[in-house]
Amino acid sequence: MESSLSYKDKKVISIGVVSELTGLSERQIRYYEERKLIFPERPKGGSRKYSFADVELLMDIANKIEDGVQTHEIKKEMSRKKKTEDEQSIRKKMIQGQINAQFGLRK
Amino acid sequence: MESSLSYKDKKVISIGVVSELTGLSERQIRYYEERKLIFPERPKGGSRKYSFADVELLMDIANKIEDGVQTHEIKKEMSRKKKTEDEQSIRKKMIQGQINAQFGLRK
DNA sequence: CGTGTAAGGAATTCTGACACG
DNA sequence: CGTGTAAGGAATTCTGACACG
Repeated sequence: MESSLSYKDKKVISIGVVSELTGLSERQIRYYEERKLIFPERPKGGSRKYSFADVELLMDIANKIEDGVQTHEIKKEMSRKKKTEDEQSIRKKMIQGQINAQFGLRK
Repeated sequence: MESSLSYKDKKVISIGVVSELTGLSERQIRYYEERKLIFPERPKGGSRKYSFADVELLMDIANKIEDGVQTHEIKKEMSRKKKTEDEQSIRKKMIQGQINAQFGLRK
């Protein structure tokens, strides 16, 4: 149940390629990081590394910006969504706990 | 049926990251390209870009080299495997053709 | 607020070559 | 054959700042 970090989540893409993939300028990409919307890895040397998931997220962000949504609002939306996901994750764990308690192996 | 080039096949990783991912030196990676075992993309600027599939292939190659197999042999193995895949692909297409001829929609 | 740009520096990558073997 | 390395150059990326608004 580790969902072993697939290729989609490996941070290996440099900003130049991300710029091509998303159509965003490097300036924009760095700015969204400054606003805490995106979190690239920073290996030795200081360069930024992004995942494909980051690229998708950046495209979502770009769409919202185009719709006039401010970075601050986008950040709030993101934390709302994350909260929902976390809660669902907890619910799933609790239900699984119940199942294990009722039907699981006992030593 | 286009199998739309997933993340695994997108050539977006630079040689430094590939080196870290595979444990191979950049020299080795470039040499295997010289021997036609691997084919990175070369965008403007001349830098090499690899996919996750390339990374996996490089690790296979590294294992064979360690076993004392020469690059020339590895290349032959690879073309043998590719040939088999191509033939299977053709067979599948032919069978599908038969199915379509017998049961497919006719105008 | 979000983005462009010029500035100077640091890190990355490239090629061709010499070396060992 | 496969790989290391020093060499010089070109392309990439980084940061902090000024600009517009």
